[in-house]
Amino acid sequence: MITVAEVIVDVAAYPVDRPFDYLVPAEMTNIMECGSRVKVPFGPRNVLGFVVALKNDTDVPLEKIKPITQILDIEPVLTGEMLQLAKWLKNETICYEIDALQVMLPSALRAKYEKVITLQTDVEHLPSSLKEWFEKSERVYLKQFEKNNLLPDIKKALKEKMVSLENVVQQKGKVKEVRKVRICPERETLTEIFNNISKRAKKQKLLVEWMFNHVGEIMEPDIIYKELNTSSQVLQAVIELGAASFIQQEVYRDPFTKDVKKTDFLNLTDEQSTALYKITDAMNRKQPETFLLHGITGSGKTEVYLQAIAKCLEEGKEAIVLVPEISLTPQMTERFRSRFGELVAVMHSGLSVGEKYDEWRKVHQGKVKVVVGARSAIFAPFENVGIIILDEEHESTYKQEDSPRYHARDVAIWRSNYHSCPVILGSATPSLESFARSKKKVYTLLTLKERALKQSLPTVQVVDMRDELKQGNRSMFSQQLVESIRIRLERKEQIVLFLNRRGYSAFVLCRDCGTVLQCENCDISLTYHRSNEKCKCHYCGYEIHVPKTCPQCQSDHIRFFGTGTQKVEEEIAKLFPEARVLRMDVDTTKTKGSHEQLLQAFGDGEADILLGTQMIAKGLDYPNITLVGVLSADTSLHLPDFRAAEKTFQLLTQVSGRAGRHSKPGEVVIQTYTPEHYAIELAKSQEYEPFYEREMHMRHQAGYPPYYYLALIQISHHDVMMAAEYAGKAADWLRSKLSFNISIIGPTTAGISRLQNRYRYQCLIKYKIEPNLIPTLLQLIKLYRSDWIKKGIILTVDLDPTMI
DNA sequence: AGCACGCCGACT
DNA sequence: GTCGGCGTGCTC
Repeated sequence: MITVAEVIVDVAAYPVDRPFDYLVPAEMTNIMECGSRVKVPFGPRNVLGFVVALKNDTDVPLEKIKPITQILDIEPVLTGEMLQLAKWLKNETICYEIDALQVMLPSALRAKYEKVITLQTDVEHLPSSLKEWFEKSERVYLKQFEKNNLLPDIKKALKEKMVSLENVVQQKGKVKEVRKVRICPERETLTEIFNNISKRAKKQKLLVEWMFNHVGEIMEPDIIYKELNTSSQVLQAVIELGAASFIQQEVYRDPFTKDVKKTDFLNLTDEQSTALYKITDAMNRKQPETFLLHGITGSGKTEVYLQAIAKCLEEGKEAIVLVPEISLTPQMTERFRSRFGELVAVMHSGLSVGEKYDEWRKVHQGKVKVVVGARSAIFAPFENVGIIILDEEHESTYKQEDSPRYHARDVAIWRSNYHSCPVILGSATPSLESFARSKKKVYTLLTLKERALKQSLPTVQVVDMRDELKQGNRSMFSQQLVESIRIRLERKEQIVLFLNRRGYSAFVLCRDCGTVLQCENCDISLTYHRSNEKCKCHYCGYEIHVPKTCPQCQSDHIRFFGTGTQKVEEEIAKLFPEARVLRMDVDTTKTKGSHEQLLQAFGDGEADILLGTQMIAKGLDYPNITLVGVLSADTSLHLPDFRAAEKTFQLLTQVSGRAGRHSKPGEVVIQTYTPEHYAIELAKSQEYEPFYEREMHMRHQAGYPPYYYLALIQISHHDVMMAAEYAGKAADWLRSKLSFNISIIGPTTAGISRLQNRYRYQCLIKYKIEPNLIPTLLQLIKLYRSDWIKKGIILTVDLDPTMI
């Protein structure tokens, strides 16, 4: 009987986006499992692949089928659930199956491909230029020759068959190992050794004697040295006698810097208890149910999560908690670690590749029961999930912007169906989609209307900056805000100033002609980097030195404009010279951990004012903050995005929630040029539902989600005319295939009209129910792949885009 | 995708 | 004559 494995190979391309059959060699049959990574020959090269099925026959002719070269995992890295989920993701988001599989694993498990040159003859026969390279080893990375401009020589040698070229597959990440000492498990052996040690070797005798009390134990050498005040020479000698041995042991890199104190449950309010009861009830009934936990800021959503997780752990199940990347601050993770201790793994982008790998392995090996992480943690390889939580469910970071373009919320609901467990979507300002679904009883709505400590909500004042201007105040601070800041400074209370600014990166502007330095390849302003006096494009990496004169008009009045935070900082210094200000922006939070350090410093009262952009809007919870100032609420309101009002409302509500969370009452001052806008008016009264009704009305009229679904088709080409022409073709094609109640908008130029020298056009499809949509899009993609791709067109499809 | 094979023009 | 340009086609 033969064993054949279906393998998805690590090549992201349409023609190979299907399983390939490989022979499983006899010696591998008993360890081969679905979900393992394997090394396989594919055409002329070696690639990594995932085993997605095993069978005993094949349609592939025997002369074509090749054997698997190697298994890379003893334990499969993907469960059956994940293999199913990958297929679903592939259909749901239109991506390659390999992309769907890779996104579930830490990048350490991805393959690294290297080309290696192997010597095939005696070194002496080589041309002199190559000889030195092969003196130490017969195998040398091709990279080495590339670096030293020896590619022509290698090419020649290859032709003459003096060397050969091979593609090797390596794993990126390594398991970290440390050397430990294992003490001999047999007393008799130790006694014998002890008796044989010469009387002069006192330290050795002492050490072996001590080992009697630690028979069979594994410990770090350093501990032994300290315990017995001895050295490595002594240990070495004893090991040579056989009393112990060195072993390599796997360890986890520890991303947690400090220990946390254990905390206990807090008492729940009636509202919290009711919510918790409904969730645990669903867990008991083993029902896949989605809850929308709508709780105002400070209403104690996290405590509900924590107690629901505790219940889940009691049942012997596991929990997944997602939080937006930006609020994955120590404040948040510590709350979980202090409640569940070593049972928690944390996954976010701040960790190194190795650290992420280790956190993932803790989950994979069943060492932890709770995962707290950003978007991709939704793929935590638990096999018995009892609850899934998405905190701040409205956040756009839950949608991945590149392939596979999945939404963590959809994956969460898929997994909840698989495991028959509840999902909790928590937010003070739910996305319209989710709230609408809760109204239609698709989700179960749980509401927390009061703050857990019964504090009143902060008072919110909206200041019309046009009036300020009329009164001759041209600064960024209204009189109202200046007065409020002055009072806090006197009372020694803390202030958070929030600069809601789009494109908050620094740029370079000519003050004579108004030119802003632009990228050569993209339709984007260059970002100024103070550290090396360079301007960089954040989309393609293009970089230039800051010019002395304007490239347009040669004027030397060229000046860089900061994040805005620097300018605000200067103004504060003028108005309140005594105030201690902490500025938090891309400049001050570049290095690892600086974000945490700044927050810690602020929490410890080392500054009076915290000044920053988006990143300070979340998770900030310090008792002494009593004033929040929003310097300009308008910028996010005027973005060309149908979610602009929703985002502004969410942001304002979010930042307002930072004030007066504890005993001291809070105040919020919002400065704006459009106080009459409903997003700002309703943020002032801090009521979600009136905003929801109003915004739903707008969406209904404009034909946007949640009334309609969206799909975005993007087409790009090096040549403007080609891009425009084919975008038009795509739109016409879709119009001819899809029914009349679907509206297709465009083609129009994309938000960033040129990226990496490609001109970008897009079409927006709005639809209600269209079972034909995905098949039609697949047909379009087929057309594109068979024909358009040759002409240099690139077409992408984003189902349910968040940004347009 | 990435690599081999294959068929045409410009160089030692 | 050969080197190398990129069109075509395949990968178990």
